[in-house]
Amino acid sequence: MTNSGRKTGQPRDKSKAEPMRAVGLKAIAEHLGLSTATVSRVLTAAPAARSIPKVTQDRVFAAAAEMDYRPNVAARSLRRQQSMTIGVMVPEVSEGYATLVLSGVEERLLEAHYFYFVVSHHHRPEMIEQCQRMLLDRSVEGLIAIDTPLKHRSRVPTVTVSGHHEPEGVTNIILDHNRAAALAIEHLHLLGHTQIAFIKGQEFSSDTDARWEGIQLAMASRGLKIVPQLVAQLEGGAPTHDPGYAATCRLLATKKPFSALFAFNDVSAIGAVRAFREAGLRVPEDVSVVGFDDVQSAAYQHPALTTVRQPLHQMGMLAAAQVLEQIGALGTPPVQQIVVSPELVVRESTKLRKKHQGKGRDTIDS
Amino acid sequence: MTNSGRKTGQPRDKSKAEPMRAVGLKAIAEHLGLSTATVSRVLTAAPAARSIPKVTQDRVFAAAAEMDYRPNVAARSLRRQQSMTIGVMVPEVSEGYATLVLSGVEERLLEAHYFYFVVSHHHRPEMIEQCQRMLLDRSVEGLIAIDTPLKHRSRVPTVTVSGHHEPEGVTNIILDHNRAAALAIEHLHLLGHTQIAFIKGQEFSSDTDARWEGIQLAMASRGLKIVPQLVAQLEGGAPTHDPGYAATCRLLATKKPFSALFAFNDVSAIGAVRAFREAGLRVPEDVSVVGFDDVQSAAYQHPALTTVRQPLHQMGMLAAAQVLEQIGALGTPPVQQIVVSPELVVRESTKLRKKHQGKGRDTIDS
DNA sequence: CGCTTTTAGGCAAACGATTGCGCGAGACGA
DNA sequence: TCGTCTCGCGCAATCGTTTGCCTAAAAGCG
Repeated sequence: MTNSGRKTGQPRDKSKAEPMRAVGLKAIAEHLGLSTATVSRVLTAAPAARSIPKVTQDRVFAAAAEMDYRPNVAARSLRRQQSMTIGVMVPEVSEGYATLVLSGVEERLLEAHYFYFVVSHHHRPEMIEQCQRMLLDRSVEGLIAIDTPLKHRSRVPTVTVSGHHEPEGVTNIILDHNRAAALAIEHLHLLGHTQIAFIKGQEFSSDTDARWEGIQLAMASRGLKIVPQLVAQLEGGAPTHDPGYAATCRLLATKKPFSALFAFNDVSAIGAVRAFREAGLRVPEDVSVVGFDDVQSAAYQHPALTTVRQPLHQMGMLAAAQVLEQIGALGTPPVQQIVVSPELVVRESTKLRKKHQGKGRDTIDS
Repeated sequence: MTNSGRKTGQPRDKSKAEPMRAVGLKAIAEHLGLSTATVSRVLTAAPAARSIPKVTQDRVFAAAAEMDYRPNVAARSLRRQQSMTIGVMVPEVSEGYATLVLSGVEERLLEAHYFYFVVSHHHRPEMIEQCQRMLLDRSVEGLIAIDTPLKHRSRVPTVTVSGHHEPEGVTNIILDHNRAAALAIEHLHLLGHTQIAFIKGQEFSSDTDARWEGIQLAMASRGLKIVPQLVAQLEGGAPTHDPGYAATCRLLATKKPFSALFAFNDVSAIGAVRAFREAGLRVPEDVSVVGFDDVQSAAYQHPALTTVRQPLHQMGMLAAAQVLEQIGALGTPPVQQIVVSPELVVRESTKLRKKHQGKGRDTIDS
């Protein structure tokens, strides 16, 4: 009532009334009869605060709390030359791979009071270049690239998740693909499968080559042959089941017999299962299918998917931990590579090979 | 070869050699014999640049390009009092709902050269409070809350996606739940189903109530009764299929007959399908299942899931567009609500009800 | 020619926090 | 009593941009 200013068009927020700017160091300093320097030193626990008596410090803390002081990040960043932000590059923000890793990254970063920017490049090379630029322009202190091939390193610590052939100086968090392939192949082989088909990853996917090498090694070491016609590659960038479906159709079209399929990832494996079903083949009775990644829904497929689990969340955490390490410490020598282990998760989509014959191609109807 | 400096321990980046700080306005200004003021005005196309002749402007642009000038965001933010960043709150970064929305948000935001911080609160109320704090402390210019109940509004423009009972002043992007429910119920009813079971969302999920009301309305308007025993609620926070599986088991345990299930979302619907299968019931022959959201994998389930599609990506874009609008324009009055329309996607998990009897409970085998 | 504009751009004060340096006063040792 | 030290704190520069105000020359104009 005391204030008669109703001329202002916009009705003020009815809370207390805060016409003034946010409270800054200045405000606290004045309120306490101190200088901003002292207040700053106390609040940031600067070494120079040692010489400031406890009583004064308490007064400062009290005032800061009472006045609800919040430091201005822009000013702090400017002065300290650090943004407390790291940049994350992903192919796309969607279900699956990148997102799982991202959750690990987040968890670890927030602990350290770091925030992160996410940008997605949809596998377009010029975009990934641009993203790197944009993030640096935003003065991130570090970079995490998930399933993203980097051309050059940046001036900030960088770690890739599932990167391959990275420029030197960047740390790479990577799955042990040889072991992963060995696990899957061994599993199938022990079940009696010898004619195994494969779905390779898209060309742009960083894991594709490493995985394929692992497969070749594993097959060779068990004396199994890879039949060229039984190898299809995922095509198309969208992270949907379609490419897996299409690849499987191509596989079936070759008429080459096989009793098991090792897919590049769960998503394509699921597409494959559908293709088999539509071709009149039952999984796992006629053909066994092994996926990769162990995404949430793998366990809830019908049949539940046997798959090679990749500890994506953990990989994200490791990546974040690494950047933080490299940012924070002067001493930390950038590790070249951190290898994590896969784990075979046997569910329902794999089964002993039928004894009588291995073509798995006899039940086609309509 | 000309340079013999191999004493420095760390091999310099072999690019040109950049020992100095990043180039700033100052550097350009000196290089051109101008003042930083002029350079700034030209580069930012400030109104005052009108009086600067084209030749000078070109010199400035050329120099900036050549010297690879990148403005310092911290300094700019400090001065302009804007961060070009908006904050996004999500329950968690994982597959599904929030992520799909997020991708829409990203798309729209990047267009406007805005970046965003993501924080997840895992449905913990004190966390969501804290997240709001943290984001504001980071001086975001706007807030987007996805499936996140907000207690109070903030001092920045805020829009919620699937929020309900939001504090006034925040814009809400919401699905037309009445229509969504009507679509699903109508579909099932036309197929002859009258005994319909439901899985409600978790208590903390913002859509739960609105959806439920929509269901009640739709059922009533068709003269159908909701049987209390045929209503189960999702429990547990993890975004997995388990809660849906568990809820369905509870439903089955009541021994009340039903021929169709309308689940809260696809993820729980998939859990439900598994529960049915384990109970010896076939989907859709014995029981029809309708999901919600239309996540990627819905189409690749076996059977492919009939579901109510929510335009999540678009909702994200709308949310982003709204914040931007409210940030940028002085004139824009904050819209209260934007309603988007659901769409029924009929696939394989729903089917005409069996004629002879509707219990769907005769085929239980061990 | 004298006067008002426009042109062309510089000066310096913000923005808010951090930090090297300094300075007075009391404590303490010789 | 005279340094010397530590305590307790303030001064002021700095981070890099932006922007209100100013000046000085040139141009327009009657």
